[in-house]
Amino acid sequence: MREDDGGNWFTKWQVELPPPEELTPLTQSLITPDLALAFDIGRGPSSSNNSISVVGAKQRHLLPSPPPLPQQLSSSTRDSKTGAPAARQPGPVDFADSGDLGSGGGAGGGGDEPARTLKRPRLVWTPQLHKRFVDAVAHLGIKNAVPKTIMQLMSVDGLTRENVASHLQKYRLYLRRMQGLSGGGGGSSSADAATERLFASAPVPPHFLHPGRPSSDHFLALQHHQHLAAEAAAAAAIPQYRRQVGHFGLPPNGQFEHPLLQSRQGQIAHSMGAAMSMHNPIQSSVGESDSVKGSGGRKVLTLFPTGDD
DNA sequence: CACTCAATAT
DNA sequence: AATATTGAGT
Repeated sequence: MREDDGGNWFTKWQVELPPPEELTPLTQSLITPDLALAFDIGRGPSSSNNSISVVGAKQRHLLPSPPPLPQQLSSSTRDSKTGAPAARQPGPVDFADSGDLGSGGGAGGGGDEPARTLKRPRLVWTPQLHKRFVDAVAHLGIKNAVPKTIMQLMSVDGLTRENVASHLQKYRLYLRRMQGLSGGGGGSSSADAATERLFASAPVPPHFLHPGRPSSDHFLALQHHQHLAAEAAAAAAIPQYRRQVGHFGLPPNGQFEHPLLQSRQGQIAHSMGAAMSMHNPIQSSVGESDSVKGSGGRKVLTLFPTGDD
């Protein structure tokens, strides 16, 4: 029952990789909590001066109507389905500056080095990001697709090897499940149901599912992705990429983007219906399945949607 | 050291 | 729930 109607998502898959010109905006820097705090997020008036306004940044996209930041402040605890998250644009920025971070107390303390020993926020794997991941893996080949390489290929600033490793592990599990699965059964193990959703949002190259099966017709895509490969080569060869700017060290150019902070809620809306087919994707207000349970101060970091989707 | 995997923690 | 972290084995 699921395979049949799944044809849809495949169509979307055609998008492939973004042209080099567009795939740069992916870069996203990490904002260390200190940094964020130091800026002005909810801070004094004059603050910010020499830096970026976290919310002021703009994407070089061609969005007809780049939302100026529909700040959707979640009122702390209770908040039922506010306006449907219908707007799934690359801009649901939402800061949850809980500003704790007592450490450092700002610069005064003598400027200790917060960058080290600070925990980075959890990375949010958006479908876009995941797609880059899959593309990278696809182009590297299953055998060469190891965390480090994948990470380099993706050239996403702020991505760490462990981020990738962790994701890769899950992704492999997902692939294995898919293989063993063939038609039967069903049962959706609730355990990995969630996993499925995320991974379902990206196309799984057929080859992944059949380790040994060259003969099969080559399906679309997965061929002219040299772009990525080229970039990959470049990235790998030219270590001039400044990644891991997770430290407070501002890049010489002072050009860091603002990471989208997601406070916890407003998760990415998946429009694909591969899993769960039950209601029309037509802007149905999502609702439900959003029981927000006490996690208030969880800060997360989301990477930029590349805009290609 | 880097990779994979399972288990566990947050 | 979704990631991160750890530990053992290679």
